[in-house]
Amino acid sequence: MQKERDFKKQEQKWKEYWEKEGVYRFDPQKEGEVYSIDNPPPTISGRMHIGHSYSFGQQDMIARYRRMRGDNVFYPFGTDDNGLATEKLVEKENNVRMFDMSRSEFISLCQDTLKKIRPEFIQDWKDIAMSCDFSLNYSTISSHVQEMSQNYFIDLYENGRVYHKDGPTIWCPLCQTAIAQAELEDKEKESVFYEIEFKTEEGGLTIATTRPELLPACVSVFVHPSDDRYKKLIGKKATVPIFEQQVEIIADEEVDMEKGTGAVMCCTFGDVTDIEWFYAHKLPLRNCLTKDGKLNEGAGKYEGLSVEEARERVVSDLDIVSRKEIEHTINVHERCGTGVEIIPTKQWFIKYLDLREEFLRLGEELLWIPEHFKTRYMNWVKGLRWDWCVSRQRYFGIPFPFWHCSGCEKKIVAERSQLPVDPFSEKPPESCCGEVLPDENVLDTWATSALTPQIVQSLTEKKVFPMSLRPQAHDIINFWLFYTLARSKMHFDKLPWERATISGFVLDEKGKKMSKSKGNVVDPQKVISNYGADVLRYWISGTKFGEEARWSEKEINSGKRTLNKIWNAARFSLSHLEGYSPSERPLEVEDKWIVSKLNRTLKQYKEHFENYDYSKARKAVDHFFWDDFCGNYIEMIKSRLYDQKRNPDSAKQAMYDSLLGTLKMYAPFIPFITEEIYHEYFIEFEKEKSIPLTLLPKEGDIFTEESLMDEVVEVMSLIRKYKTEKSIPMGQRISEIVLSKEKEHLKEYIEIIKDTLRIDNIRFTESETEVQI
RNA sequence: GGACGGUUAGCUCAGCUGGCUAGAGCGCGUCGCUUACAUCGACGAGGCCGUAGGUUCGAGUCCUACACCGUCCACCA
Repeated sequence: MQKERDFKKQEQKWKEYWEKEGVYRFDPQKEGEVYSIDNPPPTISGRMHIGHSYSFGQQDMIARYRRMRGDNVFYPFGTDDNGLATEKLVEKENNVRMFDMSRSEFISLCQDTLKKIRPEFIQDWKDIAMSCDFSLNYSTISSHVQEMSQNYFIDLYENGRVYHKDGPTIWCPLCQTAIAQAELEDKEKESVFYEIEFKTEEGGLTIATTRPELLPACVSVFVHPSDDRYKKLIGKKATVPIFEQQVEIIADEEVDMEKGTGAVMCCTFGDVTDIEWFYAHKLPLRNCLTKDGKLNEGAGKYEGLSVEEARERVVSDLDIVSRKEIEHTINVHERCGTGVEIIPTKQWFIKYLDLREEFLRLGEELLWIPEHFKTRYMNWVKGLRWDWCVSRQRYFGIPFPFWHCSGCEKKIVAERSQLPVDPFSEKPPESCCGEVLPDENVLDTWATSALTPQIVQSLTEKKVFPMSLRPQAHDIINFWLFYTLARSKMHFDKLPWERATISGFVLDEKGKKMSKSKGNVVDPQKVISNYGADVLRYWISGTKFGEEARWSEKEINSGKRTLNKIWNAARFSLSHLEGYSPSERPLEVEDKWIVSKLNRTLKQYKEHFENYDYSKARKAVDHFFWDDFCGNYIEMIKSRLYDQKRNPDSAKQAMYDSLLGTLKMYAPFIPFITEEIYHEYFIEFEKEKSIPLTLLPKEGDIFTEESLMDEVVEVMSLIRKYKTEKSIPMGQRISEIVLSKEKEHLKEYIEIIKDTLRIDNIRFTESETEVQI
């Protein structure tokens, strides 16, 4: 038996063992209720960060618990490896730019790069002891998934849920692609608020704007209908300075009279309000921007300038009425931080705004943990204003299975048997009046990752859909959770899962968000190599779903201490259990007491886990193990074990049950050390090749004399206190203790107290003093 | 502007449907190397439970305002 614990060696050993033995392999034949987990496929865009280890660790504890309660756990593992995030990584890794390469070149570079980094990427998840079946593996760019994604998209197309339309699109000029509403982020930016005068028949009209370079795209001026300053101008024309176009002055309630001058120009398109006005007032379209964020021919002499340059030039060419420095928030693309523009382009949309009520109903039906995240989902759905723009003007993604006829603009859909199809390299199934050209777009990655329940269902014969659980972090409720639910509604008219658990974020020691630029990032890889994955997981198990966790080196330490305690308690127990075979036997009172405590703990533990409160479950075990078992019980039985008196086998049996129960209850949290100890002794009697494959013990009855023994424990604590107060070392023998007569009902347990605390004699007295020598 | 969460010992948090003389761990102080463990053990100090009202025999616990912190959504001309 080893004395010292080398966690690095041990963790390595068990990772290999689990893999070799297929411990976490899904067995469709296994009995037990199927518990299927829609495990988030992490985006290959770097290595696993601490937030990943946190949320994946949390869900893994649930998975491990479900397995040990007897469920047949279906727990696949996928990677999301297409789309912008992966493209950015490939650009960085290879020091290239996508737009400098041909489409096919870039795609094969992506494939090659992924091949190289994917195994190492997945290894991070194995290192935190995710108990997934890694052979149930999928990649969202694999041809199998491409085929599925295209198939489901064609389904939507055939059901009239897909349209291809020209219209204002949220556009990232850096990534040069359309993006969805959900991909926007706010950013504070310094800016200048300019007041510019337009000419009208009635004289000057001053408008206020932060974007004077958009003057060439100005199509109207808006004022509030009840604004006395401008009432007389409503319906009249105004002339845009420099560009000289005549635009109508229109009234609209949306205008804020307090802001700027109370008159605002509408450009197609400056912002979301402009789009609303564009549709509501049937305004003309006058685009002045190109796809890479420069001014186009519509901007006359400013053509070719970037937005910033043009702004400067326009401002110097104008008579500015006034300027004011302001801070305001702009919408940026969350992937790159670039300010977005709205430009008219042709895009693919999935029509779903009409299903909002249904999405709300399903959101209500889903079980949320914690519950309050439902509200966030509901608010998001209520606030939806755009259909889902699913086309991206990028290379590395799943192509749209379509061609377009240059003559009549007819869309030609790929045959199902052709899928997966890349319209660039394959022929369309039919010809048309004009040249038939491939659709150049790729699908939004969320359109594919929204199909993970279907993807993982395709990996097994066993019915796993609708799934039991969707675990994920709160930042993608509006993306992944919502989109998956939306697709499930559209394709199957039902919820994709029964329940969703939502994880919070990990903050730094000061409670701030971690970010590379702030340099306050904690690497899970480092934590694992310093302390081991068990310690990391122990820390993770200290907070609940939905809660933010503040990183703390001190808290990490308490995990270290707990593991050490477990290790040492096992050293003691196993040294006495050597040669002992468990069996049913009548127990002594203190042995019944600890088993009773164990049963109580098991009951609480299961209740907490059934409520998805793993952290309370863990605390229940902590209390049992540290206080009841180590603090009291082991001390109580030492003399019996060392001196072979008063039925030591009874003590061994209780110790067997307590330690094994403890290990099993700890196993979902700290799989390595529990496995190590299990293999040292218990495996011989438990038979299962790995502790995660064993079942949690059934909790037995609460011992009727438990509370009397609790009193005995209290008396011992009083005697310890007395010794402390008198500065008597704990190990020193005491010849006599005198207890108050009130404790006389405990006298049949007096031997336990005497043996545990090394007291020669205990007698009772009428006096009020509870303890005296 | 709307919504959601949080505010309890120096720190991190427990306190369910109201009964608490308010708990735990860490940290702190004193003592102790007692044959599993000093990564330990024993004992102790430390809180008017964000503020102000209200309901109640009784309120961290329920209600109403407000404040501060965090997050999401909207606005952002």
